[in-house]
Amino acid sequence: MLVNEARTFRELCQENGIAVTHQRQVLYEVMKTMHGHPSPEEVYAQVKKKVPAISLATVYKNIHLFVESGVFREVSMHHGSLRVEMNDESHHHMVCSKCKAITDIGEKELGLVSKQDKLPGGFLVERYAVDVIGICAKCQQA
Amino acid sequence: MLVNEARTFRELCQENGIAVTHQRQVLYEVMKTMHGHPSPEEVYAQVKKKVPAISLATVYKNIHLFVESGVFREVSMHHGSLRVEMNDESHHHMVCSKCKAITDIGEKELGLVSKQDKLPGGFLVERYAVDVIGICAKCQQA
DNA sequence: TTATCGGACGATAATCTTTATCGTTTATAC
DNA sequence: GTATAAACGATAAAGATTATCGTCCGATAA
Ligand SMILES: [Mn+2]
Ligand SMILES: [Mn+2]
Ligand SMILES: [Zn+2]
Ligand SMILES: [Zn+2]
Repeated sequence: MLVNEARTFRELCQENGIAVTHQRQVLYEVMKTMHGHPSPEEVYAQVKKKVPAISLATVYKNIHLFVESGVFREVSMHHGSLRVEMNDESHHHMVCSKCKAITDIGEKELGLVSKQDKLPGGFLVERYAVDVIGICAKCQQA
Repeated sequence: MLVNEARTFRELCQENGIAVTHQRQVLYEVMKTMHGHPSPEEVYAQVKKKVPAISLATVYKNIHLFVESGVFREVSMHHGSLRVEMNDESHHHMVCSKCKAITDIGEKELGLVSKQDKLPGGFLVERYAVDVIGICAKCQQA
């Protein structure tokens, strides 16, 4: 149902107060067809087939918009620069989805269970790294 | 025990077949004193106080060496470029520590339990994102 | 339908992070 | 002490992302 899809995307844009542009709509539709965890460059390469004149900057800007709107999600909250872990204790992380702040939380404090060391595909488990995604106290106030 | 610390670091280097240089040793000692999740730039700023002539490239190279040797650990396995999640299902990720390949694993398949939505510091939980760190099948063969 | 206006676009420069290059210096083994 | 390979510092280059800015277009209302 192309018409229905179009209406859905139109509504989606209205909900988020953004214009329904040709580039934005094609980008959305192309992304819907993709699998795995594509990078902006990979998305760009696909969209270019349908809108050859599109700019990489437009792809970045709209992916960010989609992520902010909750239409798509980024694989990792901390994909920025390299960070070194200085906490020797067994622990996991609380990551604020607003300000990206990373706070340690002890393994016991988090209270997860059941670590299998056999996983599909013959994957050999070394350890679990849990990110608790949410809103930190400061960002809840604002 | 400075002498003892020095011997420890010397042994550490010998185990990993790397030379004991002044820069490398100061870098190691400075990092040991740091807390949280510093970036290479932040480490560089600290080390520069003791070895003003050190290069940022040297900091990067040695942090990588330390991480490879298991002396320090990076906070996130996927801190590279932005990746968009295209899998709608509730799932987590298996991340290969050798080749960095990311594979989906269903939430039920992983079989974790207990999601608290109250965490220390008034952190409001949205979701859990689990990275299972390990070695993928391909890298196990090689 | 048309005029208006703010948002969106494309091109590209700029920024930020990380890596590669290369001549010089230094640690290690003999 | 000398030879050799590794490590260093300076800096260019690469890769990813963002900022800038002139132009264009979609949304709104006359
Ligand atoms: Mn930590
Ligand atoms: Mn996934
Ligand atoms: Zn926050
Ligand atoms: Zn692998």
